[in-house]
Amino acid sequence: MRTRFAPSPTGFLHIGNLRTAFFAWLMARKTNGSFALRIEDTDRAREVTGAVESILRVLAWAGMKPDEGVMPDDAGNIVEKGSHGPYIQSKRFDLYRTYADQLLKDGHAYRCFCTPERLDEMRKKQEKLRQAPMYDRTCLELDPAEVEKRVAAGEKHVLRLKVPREETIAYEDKIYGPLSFKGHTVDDQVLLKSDGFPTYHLANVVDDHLMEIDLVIRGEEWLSSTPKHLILFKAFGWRPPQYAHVPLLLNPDRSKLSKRQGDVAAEDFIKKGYLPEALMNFLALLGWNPGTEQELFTITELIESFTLERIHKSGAVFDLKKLDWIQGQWMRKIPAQDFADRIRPLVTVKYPDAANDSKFLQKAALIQERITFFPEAPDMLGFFYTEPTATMELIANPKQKVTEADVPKILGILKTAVESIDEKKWTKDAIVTAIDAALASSGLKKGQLLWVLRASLTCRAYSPGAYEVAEILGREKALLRLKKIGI
RNA sequence: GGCCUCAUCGUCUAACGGUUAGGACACAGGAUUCUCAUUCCUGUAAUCGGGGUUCGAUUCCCCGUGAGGCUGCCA
Repeated sequence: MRTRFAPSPTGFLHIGNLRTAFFAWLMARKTNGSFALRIEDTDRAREVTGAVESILRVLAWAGMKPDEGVMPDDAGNIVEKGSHGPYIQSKRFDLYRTYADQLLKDGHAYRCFCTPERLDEMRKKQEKLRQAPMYDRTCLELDPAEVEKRVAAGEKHVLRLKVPREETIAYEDKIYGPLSFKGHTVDDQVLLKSDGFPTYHLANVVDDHLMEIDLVIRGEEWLSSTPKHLILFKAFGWRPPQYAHVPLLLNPDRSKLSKRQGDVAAEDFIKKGYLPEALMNFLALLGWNPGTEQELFTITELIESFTLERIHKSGAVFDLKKLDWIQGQWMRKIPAQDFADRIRPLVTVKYPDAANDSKFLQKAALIQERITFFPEAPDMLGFFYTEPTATMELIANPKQKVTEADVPKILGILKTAVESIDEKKWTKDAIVTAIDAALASSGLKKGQLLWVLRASLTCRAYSPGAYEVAEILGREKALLRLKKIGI
């Protein structure tokens, strides 16, 4: 199947659009088809510089390489590839004009000279009369000769679609099923603006046809304009593609997911440290399910399992809690060495010693099952690279049944135990054995001993386990930290 | 207002018209454990309302109600 993603470069890539793009990409991969990236830049006023680069960056991050269309080349420059180009609408303006002329000639469109002011007034009146605001077709009644005269005089005008009002436009949406719209409820959409630029509706239809797109996957917000597109396809005598409208992503209050109520830019999620595996996994599960109880999917599994039939119709609230859970799951799946390589640069920024740390892999392993986001790593490993100072407040912990009075005694026992281990035999097993031995003769609880050990070594309320930290820290350093408490 | 769409635990969702309405996240409790986290176990929690159709409706139909989208010379 030939699918496409057709964003307009008017700002950041919305997370909902990323999901829509993903669905389109999945369908292309699943069917050994083609996924095209087309840039819909017909609105000059809203164009934002750098938006295309940003969209491309996000898609690349997510692992979605366009098969054709706009994409970065090996050097990172933005290029167009494919036999159906150009893929940037602003480069196709002549094309739209040609097709618009054809509609005009065939009587499927007409010129409209109404000013924005008049239209505004018209709408206000209609609203007052509780009518649907729609173009009243004033200019459709114009005498052809007069139209020619005004055009020749260079009067500003637009081209409108002449909607067949007596028809019913019906089609079968791949997700919503059979849908129909009465022609008289469809507005005479502007096709060509007065500056000669096409609107979305014209450009979209022309391009989907010329690019031979056979499956259009887009957001539910387009459902209402689908009849306009279908009318256009019919007017041109073209076979329309299949449409699959994807339910919207929602705010917790069930309105359309928007800024204000949290992050919606895909780049925000990248910045936060989400893994592409996690974000895409989560996005796929919003509005779609495999029909099994599987929740964790690799991209490959998704390509295999994904079907439009199992996308359901209602909007889905974007639940950050579940995203974070999936994120954690994927963090834990990363091979240990990869995980270490990944966080090392981050840790190094804060603690330069990490750069040449031969024990970095071991340290990284300790935090991998505790971490949710990579940027947390430096803080979680900080106690390895600084000489922190423990406070009595931390060490004397009622919950661990360690009172302030106990501390000197426990510290003494710990020091003795550590000192009893030979420098050359400093392993976790040796430490466990030594602590166990000390424990037996002390009459203390294991928790009392280990809490003090761990707190003294890390100076943190929570951290990886005492034995593991002690082992990696080494005998000398462990002893130093125990002595440093000096209480 | 008009057009279109949607409706199962708080959230994401499952259930050929027949299930004690299932799973996951979150929450609560417990187990493991030196803390935190992980892992494991248990629990609380849902078919929007009213009518039909049917021996039997979460499921099909109708009417409400609620929610959303669209209603631009934006996309």
